[in-house]
Amino acid sequence: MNNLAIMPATMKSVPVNPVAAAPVEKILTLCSNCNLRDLCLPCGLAEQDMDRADELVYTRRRVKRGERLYRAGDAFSSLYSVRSGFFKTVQTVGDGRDQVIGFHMGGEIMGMDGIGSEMHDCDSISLEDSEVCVIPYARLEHLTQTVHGLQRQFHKVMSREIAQERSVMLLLGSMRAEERLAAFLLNLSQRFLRRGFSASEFVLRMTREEIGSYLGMKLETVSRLFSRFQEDGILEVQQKHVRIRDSVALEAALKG
Amino acid sequence: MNNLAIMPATMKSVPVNPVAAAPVEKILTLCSNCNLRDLCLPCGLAEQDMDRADELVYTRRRVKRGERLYRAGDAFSSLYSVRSGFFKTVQTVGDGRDQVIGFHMGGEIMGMDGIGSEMHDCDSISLEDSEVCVIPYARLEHLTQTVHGLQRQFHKVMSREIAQERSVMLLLGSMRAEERLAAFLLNLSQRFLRRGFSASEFVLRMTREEIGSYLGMKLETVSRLFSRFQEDGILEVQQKHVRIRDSVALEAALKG
DNA sequence: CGGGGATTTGACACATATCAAGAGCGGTGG
DNA sequence: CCACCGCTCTTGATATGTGTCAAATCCCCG
Repeated sequence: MNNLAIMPATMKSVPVNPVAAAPVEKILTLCSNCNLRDLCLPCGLAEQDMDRADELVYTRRRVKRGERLYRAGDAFSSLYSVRSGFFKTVQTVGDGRDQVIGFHMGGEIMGMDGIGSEMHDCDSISLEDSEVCVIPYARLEHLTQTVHGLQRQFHKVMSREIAQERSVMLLLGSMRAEERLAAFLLNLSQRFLRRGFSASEFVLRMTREEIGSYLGMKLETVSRLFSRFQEDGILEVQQKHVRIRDSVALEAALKG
Repeated sequence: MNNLAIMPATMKSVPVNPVAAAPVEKILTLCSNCNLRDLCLPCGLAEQDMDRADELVYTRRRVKRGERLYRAGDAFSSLYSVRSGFFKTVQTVGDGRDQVIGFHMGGEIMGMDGIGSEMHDCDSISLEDSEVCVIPYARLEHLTQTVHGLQRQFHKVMSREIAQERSVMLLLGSMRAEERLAAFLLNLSQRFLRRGFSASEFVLRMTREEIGSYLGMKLETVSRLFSRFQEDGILEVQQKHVRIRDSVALEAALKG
């Protein structure tokens, strides 16, 4: 993939007004032109709204594996949409205790937690070399004032984030370890599917420890469960490579 | 303790249809005139924006103890702000398994999970005779187009909901039962304080089972922990009445 | 090709769930 | 006004799922 993050020098002086942007450079960050547009913020916009949405993103940013996109305490100024790669977000509390609260792949928006307090309250760390679209929040606020469809879409994205986190609360509060892992794998599987990848065979970007942190269990428990699922013929696991052999049984495991 | 829920009798005759409301009645639903305005959606609005915000709410709705304000699957049309009383929201999954995912008191907004899917995905049930302000979402969307401060404020409210749920994920995923209950009580305490009630002495509106459901533990565990906190001189507990005798120790219990 | 983190697996400990019984409290009706 | 009924809460005994500690192996990255 082309390196979109390294902006040509000319871009540095891009005027706020998009109309003035040099066509050749600008086309690279057009939402209307992006293969993720139906998964991302502009999803479902009418054509004329989509054109306006092209004003959202002027820069992309590359984040090397292990690098932080932002960290807790950073001033909030932008949302980020995953353009390529894979991220985790980690919530930290005073004592050493911290927890993975989400994994994020193409088209998913990160940073919405920062709007309320005007600073980020978690770290976002890439799990592989990645690239994000930078969505300046001030610009988004401004655009949503006139682009009604975009406003509605943004509200939906935030609302879905709330609903998604509730389903994780449910998982953490009322499922056993085995059910949690099954739910996690099925969720990943569906997200890969929506992105045109195999739903039954994929590579985990995160470690057992990160999975455990997200699911509220220890890495040893995660490992044992992978082994058990494998013994039961539900999965084929080789390190980070996972193949779902019996998705019906996996769904049954989820239901307890 | 005074009971917020006892509203003047005149409130009972507020008509359902906003257009038909006589001015005398209308003044009763003005946000600018509400004692909860600094806790609720209009919090922090400039004066001229506050005047516009008065267009948000035309109706209130009374919800008797045990009644549902809305239920999972209902079409989404409005957000609700708690005017008086106390609610729980309950997420339900296919099998009988369900879980309390929040408790809501004066000034707090419910229903934001419904925007994304255009239907509610949890039940909202009042735990005592309550009243809510009905905020039609279409009206909110319309108003935020022109009232910039309100748009920003609404985004903040949604963002804080996300942040709040993350802190619950942290609680469920990485705290022991004792720490969870301590965190829960301290959170309640602070919310009561902000509303002008005592931070150290209050009446729980929910059962042990509901607390347990929210905190991801069984009611017996909740009960045992209350007893232990009492033995340790941290709390005084008599059924639903709780007095915090040693808030330092309670905070210490939270930190593990 | 070497080294260090990641993973697996086993033995054991412990926190919390489960099952069970009884007490307390509030609301209802006689 | 009192007695009863049902729900909530408390407490005990026991079961069990998951955590903890430890050691060996794997394998990826430099």
